[in-house]
Amino acid sequence: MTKTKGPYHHGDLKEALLTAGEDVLRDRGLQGFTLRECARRAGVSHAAPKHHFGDVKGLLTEIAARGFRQLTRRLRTRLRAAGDDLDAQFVATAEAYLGFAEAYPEHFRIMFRRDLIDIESLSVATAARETFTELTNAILRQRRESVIDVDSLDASMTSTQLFNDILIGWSHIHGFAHLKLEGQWSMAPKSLQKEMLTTASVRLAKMIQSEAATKR
Amino acid sequence: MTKTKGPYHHGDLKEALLTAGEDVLRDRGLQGFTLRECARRAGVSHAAPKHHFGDVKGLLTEIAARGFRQLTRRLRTRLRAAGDDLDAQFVATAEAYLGFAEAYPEHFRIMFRRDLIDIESLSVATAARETFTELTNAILRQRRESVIDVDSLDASMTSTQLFNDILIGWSHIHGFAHLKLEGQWSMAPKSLQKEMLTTASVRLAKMIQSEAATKR
DNA sequence: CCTCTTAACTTGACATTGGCAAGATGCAGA
DNA sequence: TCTGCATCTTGCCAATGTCAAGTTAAGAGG
Repeated sequence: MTKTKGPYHHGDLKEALLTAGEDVLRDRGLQGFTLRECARRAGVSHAAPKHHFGDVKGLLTEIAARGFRQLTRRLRTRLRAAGDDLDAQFVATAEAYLGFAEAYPEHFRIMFRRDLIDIESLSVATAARETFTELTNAILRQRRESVIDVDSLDASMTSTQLFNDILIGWSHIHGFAHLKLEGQWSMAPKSLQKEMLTTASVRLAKMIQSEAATKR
Repeated sequence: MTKTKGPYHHGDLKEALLTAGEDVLRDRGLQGFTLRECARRAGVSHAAPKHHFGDVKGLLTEIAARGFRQLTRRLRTRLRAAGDDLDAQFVATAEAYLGFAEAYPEHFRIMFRRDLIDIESLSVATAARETFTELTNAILRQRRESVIDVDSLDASMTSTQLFNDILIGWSHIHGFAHLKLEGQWSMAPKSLQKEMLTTASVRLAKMIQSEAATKR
C-alpha cells in the first residue's frame, strides 16, 4: 500500500490523471468519482491534481472534452462504414451516437452537465463544435447539399431551414440515447429497441430528404 | 443560529424534508444538495432524515417522483389550453415538457439519473408511468385514436406502430428539452429557438398524422 | 560544471459530508 | 397511569475538496 517510490516529478502527470479519471468513471461511476481517488491511481499525493486542473470541475471538464472528441471519431468511423445509401448513413449516425452513450455512459453524462463542467472552456467548446459539425453534415447529406468543416459552422447556422432539420435530427438522436441510457425505455420489448431506432431514424431521414427536395 | 426549541416530534417531518430538499435544489443546485442542509432547513438534526428516507438516494428518489407528478400535471394543463387543433395539441405537449425542464431544471436532472435515484421504486415507477401515459396519449391523438389510461399502457405498447411513433415523439421532445437545458443550442440564434421547436414539432405531428392515415 | 529560479509535487490542516450507533423523548394504546 | 415504540438527537468516524506552506529537482543562464 506504500507508494512505490516513484520519481518526484511524474513526467506526464496531466495525462496520467486524465486516464486515471476515466478509469474511475468507468468502474465507480460519477458518484464514486473523487479527485483523491484519481490521484491515488496516478500514484501521486492527494493535492497533486490542483496544479494541473485547479479543482474537480477542471478535471471533469477535460474528460468531457475527451468524450466529445471520442464521439466525433466514432461518428466519422461509423459513417464511413455505412456506404452511399442516405438512409443507411443517417441510421449509422444515430447508432454511432447511441453506441457512444452506451460504451461511455459516464462520459456522456458529464458532457451534458453544464453544472459539472465548464462548458465555455476552450477545450470543451472546440471539441463540441467538432461534434456538432459532424451532426450538421449528417443533415446536409440528407438534403443532398455539400458538407462543411468546422469553420463554416456559424455561417451555415444562419439558414433556418437547415437549423430546423438539425434540431429535429439531433433532438431525435440525443433524446433516444439519453432516455435509453437512463433506463426510460423499459416498458418497451427489449428485443425491438435497436430495430425501433433504425425504423424511426429512417422515417426522419426520408422526411428530411423529401422536404428538402420539394423546396428545390 | 440555535435551534428554536421546536417540539421533539416534528409532526410532518417527511413532508417538511421534501419541500426543504426542493428548496435546496432550487437555490444550491444538485451539487449543493446535502442531506444535512435539508435537515437544517427543516429545523431538525442532521440524522433525522434517516428514519424517513434511509439515505440521500431515498430522499432524491421521492423528490424525483414529485417531479414526474408535476410534469404530468403540467402536460395535462397545457393540453387543455391548446384547443382542438391537432398540431396545436402536439406543440402544447412539447412546450409543456420544455417548460417543466426550464422551471424545474434540477428536478429534471435527477428524474433522469438512474444512478442518483431508485428508478424501480414504487413512487417513481408509478409517477413515471403516469407521465408516459400522457405522452402516449399525445401520440394517440395525432393518430386519431382514442386515448388510454395508465392501466392500459402495457397493452397499448405491444403495437410496434404506436411505439415507433412514441419513440419519435418522446425522443424529439425530451432531446430538445435536455439539450436546451444543458446549453447545447448556444450556436443558434436565441430569438428563434422557441419558434424553432414549434416548427419542428408541427412537422413531426403532421408526419405522424399522415402516416397513420395511410395505414388506415 | 555550478547556481538558482521556479514549476511540480508533498505534507498537513480544516470544515463539511454521509452514515452508523446509542441515547433521549414523547405519542398512543393498554 | 404505565409502557412500547416510532421519532428524533448526540456523538462519532472515515472520507472528501481545497488551501497554505514546505520540499524537490529540472533546466536555464552563467
